[in-house]
Amino acid sequence: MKKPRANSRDKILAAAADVARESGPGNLSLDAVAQRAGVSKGGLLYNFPTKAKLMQALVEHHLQEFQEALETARRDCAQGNLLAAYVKLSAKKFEEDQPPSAWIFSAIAENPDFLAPIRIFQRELFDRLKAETPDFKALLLTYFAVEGMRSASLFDFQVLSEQERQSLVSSLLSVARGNLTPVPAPALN
Amino acid sequence: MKKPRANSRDKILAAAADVARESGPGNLSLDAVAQRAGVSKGGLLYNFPTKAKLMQALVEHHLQEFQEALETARRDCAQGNLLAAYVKLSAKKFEEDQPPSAWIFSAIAENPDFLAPIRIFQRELFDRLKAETPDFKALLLTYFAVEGMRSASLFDFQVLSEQERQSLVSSLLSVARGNLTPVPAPALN
DNA sequence: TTGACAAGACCGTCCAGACGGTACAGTAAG
DNA sequence: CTTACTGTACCGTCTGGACGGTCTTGTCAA
Repeated sequence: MKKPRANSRDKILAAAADVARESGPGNLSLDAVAQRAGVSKGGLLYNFPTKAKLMQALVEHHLQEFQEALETARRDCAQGNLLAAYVKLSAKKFEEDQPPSAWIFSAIAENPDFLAPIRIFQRELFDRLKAETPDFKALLLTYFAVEGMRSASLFDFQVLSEQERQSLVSSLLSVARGNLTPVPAPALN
Repeated sequence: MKKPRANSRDKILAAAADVARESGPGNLSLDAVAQRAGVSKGGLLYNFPTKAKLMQALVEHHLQEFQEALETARRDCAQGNLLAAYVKLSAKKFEEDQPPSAWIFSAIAENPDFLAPIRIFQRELFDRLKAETPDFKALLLTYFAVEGMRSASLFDFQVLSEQERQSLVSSLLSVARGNLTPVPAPALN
C-alpha cells in the first residue's frame, strides 16, 4: 500500500501483454516479462508471487478497463442505450491496429480456468442487455454478430474491407436502436 | 504405400485433441500424446517428426473434415443454399457437449502462425458466400452471428438457454433464406 | 517353398536446455 | 525501520527431440 517506485504493477502487466504478442502466447516467460518491464525477476515475483497471479491480474485488469469504457460509452450514447454503446465500443476496439489480445491465449494455455471471470462478466453483461433491450431477437443477432467480429479480430481473420466493416457496424447500430424490426416503444431510460 | 500397424496417425491426432482438452492446452506434451495414443514416443516422432508438424496436421485434419461436412450439408440443403448449410452445420457442432476445440489453443500457444491455414479457409469460404448470397447485409449479419456463436462455444461461454439458441438459429436460417429482416414467424424444416 | 535382405514402422532411453520458483544479501527512498 | 525493490546464484522438473535398436512385412532369387 506504500508507493511503488514507479507503477511497477502496470508496467509489468503491459510488458506481459507485449511479450505475449511478440514472442507468441506460449512463450510468455517470467524472465522475458521482467526484462521487458525493466524490472528484475525478483521484483516481478515481488509484485506477482506466481505466474498464475500474473495471469489472473492480466484478466482482471482487462475486464475492469472494458467495464469502465463501457460505462463511459454509455453515457456518451443517445438515451443511454447499452446495446448501442456495446456495439460502438467494440467497433472502436476492432479498429485498433494492434490488438492487445494475445495475452488471452497465454492465460488459457497456462490454465483454462482463467476464463472463468470472463465468463461471469459476459453473462452479467448479457443479462443487463436482456433487461434493457426490448426486442430480444434483435439483441441476439446484434450481440452475437459483435462477438463474431471480436472473434475475427482476436484471431486476426481479416475478412472484411474497411468499408464492409463500417457497413456492418452501422447495420448493427440501427438494429440496436430498434429500427430494423417493428419496435413497441423506444428504450426508456 | 505401406501398411501402418493400425492407423497410427489418426489415433495420434485424436489422442492429441483429447490430451489438450483434459490436461489443458498448455500442457500438451508429446509423451502424454504418445501414451494416450498407445504408441511409444519414438513411434509418435516417426509419424510426426516434430511437434510443429503434429499441430499442423491437427489443423489441416480439422479443416478438411469441416470442408467435407459442409459440402455434404449443402447437398442436403434446399436449393444448395451454402449460407443456410453453413448455419445448420455450425449449429449442429455447437450442440455437441464435448467441443473438440481445445487443441486450437495448443496450436496457437505453440506458434500463432498455425492460424494461417484457418485464415485462408475462412477467407475463401466468405468469398464463396459473398458470390452466392444475394443480400450482402443479410450475409454479414448471419455470418458474424454464427462466428459469434462459434466463439462462445469455443470459450465455453454459455450465455443462452437451449430455447434461446434454437430461436437464434432459426432466425439466422430465415435470414439466410432471404427474408430481409429477422422474422418472428417460426422457421420450418 | 524358402531363405536372405531391405525398408517401413515403431520402441525406449538419454540429454541439453528452458522455465518457474526460492533464497538471500544489498540498497535507495521515505 | 519499513517498503520496494535489485542482482545473483541456484534447484528441480519438464520437455522436445536425437539416436540406436527392434520387430514386421514385402520382395525376389534360387
